[in-house]
Amino acid sequence: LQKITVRDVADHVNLSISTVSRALTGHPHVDEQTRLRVRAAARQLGYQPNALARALRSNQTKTIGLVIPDIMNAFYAASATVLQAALEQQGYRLILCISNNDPGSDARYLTALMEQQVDGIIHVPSTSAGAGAVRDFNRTVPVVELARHSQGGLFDAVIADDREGALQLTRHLLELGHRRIAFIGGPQEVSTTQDRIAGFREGFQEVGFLPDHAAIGLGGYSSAWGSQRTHELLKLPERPTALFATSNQILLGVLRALSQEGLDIPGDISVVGIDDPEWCAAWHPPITTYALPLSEMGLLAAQLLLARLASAGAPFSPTITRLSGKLTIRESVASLVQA
Amino acid sequence: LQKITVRDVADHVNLSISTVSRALTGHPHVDEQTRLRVRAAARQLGYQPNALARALRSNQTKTIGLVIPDIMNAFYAASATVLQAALEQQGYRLILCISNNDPGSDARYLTALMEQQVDGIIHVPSTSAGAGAVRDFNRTVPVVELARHSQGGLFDAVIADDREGALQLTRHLLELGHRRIAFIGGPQEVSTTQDRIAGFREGFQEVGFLPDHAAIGLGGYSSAWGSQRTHELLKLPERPTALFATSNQILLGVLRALSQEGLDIPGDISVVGIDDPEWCAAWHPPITTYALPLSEMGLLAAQLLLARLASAGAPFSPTITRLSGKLTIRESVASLVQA
DNA sequence: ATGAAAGCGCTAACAC
DNA sequence: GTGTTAGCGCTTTCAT
Repeated sequence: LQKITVRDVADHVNLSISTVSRALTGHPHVDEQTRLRVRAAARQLGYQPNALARALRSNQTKTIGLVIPDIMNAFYAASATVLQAALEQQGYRLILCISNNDPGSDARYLTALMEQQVDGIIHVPSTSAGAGAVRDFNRTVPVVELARHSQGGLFDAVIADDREGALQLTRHLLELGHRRIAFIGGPQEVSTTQDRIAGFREGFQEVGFLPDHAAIGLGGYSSAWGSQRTHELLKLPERPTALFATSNQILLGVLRALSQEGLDIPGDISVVGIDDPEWCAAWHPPITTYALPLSEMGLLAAQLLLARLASAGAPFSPTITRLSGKLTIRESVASLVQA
Repeated sequence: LQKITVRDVADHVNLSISTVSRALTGHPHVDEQTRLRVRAAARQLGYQPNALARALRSNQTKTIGLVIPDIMNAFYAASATVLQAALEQQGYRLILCISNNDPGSDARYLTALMEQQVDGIIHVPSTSAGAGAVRDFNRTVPVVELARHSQGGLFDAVIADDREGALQLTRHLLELGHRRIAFIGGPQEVSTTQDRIAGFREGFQEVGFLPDHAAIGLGGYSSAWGSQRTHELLKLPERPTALFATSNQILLGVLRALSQEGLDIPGDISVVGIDDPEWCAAWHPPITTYALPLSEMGLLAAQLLLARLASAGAPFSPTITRLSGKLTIRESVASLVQA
């Protein structure tokens, strides 16, 4: 079981390897007759081009690296799917790396991708401090940040309008008479967390109240954190009337805790969440959320990267694009205003 | 911004490129002093090895291809995470391909991975007919099938004991007095569907009943199918007392439909599911499921692949390993037996 | 312990 | 339209 190379194909049709190469890669100046013969021989011999050799020579791998924090999170899984579809269509492969929200792991993956000679990178940074590792690459290979952006404005970024999302959700809650709203946030270092807090605060400012400071809790992105925080909040003397979960994982933890405590939604307590995975609509009762525009984000990120790829080493100034999502009102919030 | 190569490092320390290569790759016969000098120079110059060139020469890419049908499905997402962790630990990268349950796409990815010279492949086949494409490769690069297995017994496979899972769930339902149980299955061509039907039938045979044939419905793997089928079933003159969802996506569709119809679980109707994503325990009420051992499966698949990798081209006979899951009884099934 | 030289499989100049 | 030649950046004999 020997590896078949261009050499073998060339020998088989009595042509030079360069002609074979041209015929196979669809070069213009090749006799149609010849091309057919070469193709037939290649198929017959079971020739499979070696992508490594090709890439080494032609200086492009047709491969994009994607670094995301967590693939179990429906948000990133959906993004990966969209990205893969969009890039594949242009003949690009995707190497997926899962950083687990660990900056070290993040940086290691970025480096590995560079060594792998990827043509471009889509990156969800683990911390807004920015990946020192990529800093240098950006002029070598294009990088676009997705969902979160790092400080310094060095990279193109496609993100959701998290401030706006949090604001709309907060307004909705306030309009229905809620005042004691507990904000259950993600890790502080991440740009989305900061933006969401800003939106939350802004909502309160609009009506002239300030959120009870103790009600803002920042932690991780896990459902465990959502669950733990919910249990804490329920023990408070003045229990919040509404819980604001800032990621789908956190929301899951909140719901689990509420289920454990036997509390009714929205009878006993109201719940809203940022991001709208499929189960939110299926829940009993359906959960009110701010749906993030993940398809659009993925698509746009892919297009942006492709554009940078096309315009080679042309200088550019990084743009950051904010896409708005959609407030999706369902049945998880009670009205506290007297009729 | 010029690419730094071994050549540059060599020039910088006045050594030959072969010595630099040896020093960097940790070859034994290199002077410690020299090694240090080389490493320092490499770091200083910002040298990054070209993985392509290395792989081309050394004939191994340290890369594993993973082909899965759907990453939005919590089951595969979890598998991918486990696999990535296990393989990374051994210095392997993962290229992720999403086949969308399309055999054509499946085959194309497999081919692409081969051209990419991956060292091994982990494959969730889209159809039990088996991927013709890989058939030939298997002697070239090791392939292990995950979750589903294809016919012909050509490949190593690590799968869940789906028959057993369906059997336990069916027994549980039967013991609680259910007789009209609707089985909402996935696509017929897939090995897991076949195994799950077998388990379902076996359960009924044990008690001497046969399932109402009309109650077995086979469709896709989407939540849309689960939802649609549920609506159909509810219109039946003799409505089933329990719904058996055979994947987490289907379960989601079932739950959404039930929520829309305003039916209470388990008061009006009982529900069980195969596979136990995080939201099942958080649901209100918590859903009874058969939890698939996905961590173990992923881990075992990785180990098996690594073992095949280690024993080079040694002949072997493919083994298929079945791992059992765990019946997880919660609160979504009503007892129909008179006290 | 180090160096010189030969490729891995392919594409891209450059000839003709 | 086709062949010849020269590498891409690296590892790896084979010398010394």
